[in-house]
Amino acid sequence: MTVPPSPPARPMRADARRNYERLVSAATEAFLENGADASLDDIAKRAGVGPGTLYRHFPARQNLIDAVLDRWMASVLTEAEPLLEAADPAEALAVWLRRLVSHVYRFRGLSSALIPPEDKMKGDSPGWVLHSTSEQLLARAQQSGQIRSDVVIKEVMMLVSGVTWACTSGKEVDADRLIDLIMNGLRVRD
Amino acid sequence: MTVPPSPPARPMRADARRNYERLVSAATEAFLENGADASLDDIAKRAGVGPGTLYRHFPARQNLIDAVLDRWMASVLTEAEPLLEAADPAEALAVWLRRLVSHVYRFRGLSSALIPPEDKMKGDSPGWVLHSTSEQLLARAQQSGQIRSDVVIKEVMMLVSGVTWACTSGKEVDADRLIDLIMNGLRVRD
DNA sequence: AACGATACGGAGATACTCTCCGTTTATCAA
DNA sequence: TTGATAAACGGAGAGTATCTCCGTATCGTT
Repeated sequence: MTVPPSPPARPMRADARRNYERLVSAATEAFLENGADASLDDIAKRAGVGPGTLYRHFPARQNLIDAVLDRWMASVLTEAEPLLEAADPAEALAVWLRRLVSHVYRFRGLSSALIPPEDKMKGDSPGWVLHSTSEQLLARAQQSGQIRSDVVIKEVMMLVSGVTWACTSGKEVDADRLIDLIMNGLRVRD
Repeated sequence: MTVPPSPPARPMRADARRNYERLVSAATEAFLENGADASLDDIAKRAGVGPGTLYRHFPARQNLIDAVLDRWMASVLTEAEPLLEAADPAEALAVWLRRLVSHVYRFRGLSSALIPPEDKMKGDSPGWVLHSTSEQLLARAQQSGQIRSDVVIKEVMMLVSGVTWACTSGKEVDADRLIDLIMNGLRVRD
């Protein structure tokens, strides 16, 4: 028995789409200013919509966070393109990791954005694309013989997300230095 | 002009001390169950005191967190003693770092406990003692020639606190593996 | 036991999250 | 253009947390 295709989703109305965009913009601004626990009422006010509207579009805070992160990830992925062809694959990986840290820590409370998604979430979501892009950069460095072959991207990203978190701890952190130390641990020993 | 010594602090009344102890115990339990953002009203109820009493003893949530962590640090420091005399100083450092991670991540939201205190906070507070103990273990491994001499304890502890944070992210994390990778980055290259 | 100082409990103010219902707006067909 | 319908709206108010403050209780000293 073949499952019939579900009917095409009714498109969002123009006013709803407009409000959705406003909310994502307002949330980006509020998260940058006050971190991921910024008041949702404040975000609704910034967007010029009622609280009910915010919750209708984003039933929980995490949905709003996801929307903001999707935008961010889509933009940061463009920075990976040239690195995928760099002459020094290990250095390209290091540059990429430093880039990720410098972007994510601007959003206090969103360090978990770098934690790899579950395998079941494969698809073309920006989070997954960022994960697989990082994986490509690691694989390339491994194939060049510079990075240990026993390292998997998941653990690298865990370490890196920890660094982004440390950067938001309120203490002064030399993120580049921490990434260097991590990279040193990934390099093949002569 | 010499500043006169301040008069000795009046000792806390018996009932106040009793309530303080109750609050710290209740907070420990609540933080273990629900993380560092457990409801303060719930903690007051658990301790059998009114909300006003909780705030009198602990004006902000961080004060309560500090009290809980002081207790914890005092107990975990006893585990460092034998490590300070271990035959393999690098392995002793690794064991110590793994111990710290396994202890801290039980308190969701308290990963920042491992971030080194500011220099101006030198003293015999447990936080500072933990910091200087870690420094001793690092110095010992450096003197043995196993660990790079350019590494400072602050950056190590930043990395480790990031790992403890990752452990509380809700995703499965092999903390020992991450510590191994970090240690590998600290080791002298042949 | 009396007195003064310390410490108390918890009602209520405040600020947030979240729901829900009457109203408004957008879209489509005639 | 008009009218009908469904989508989407705003925001009052319920619920829950943090935090303050004042009348009352308790402790410690004489």
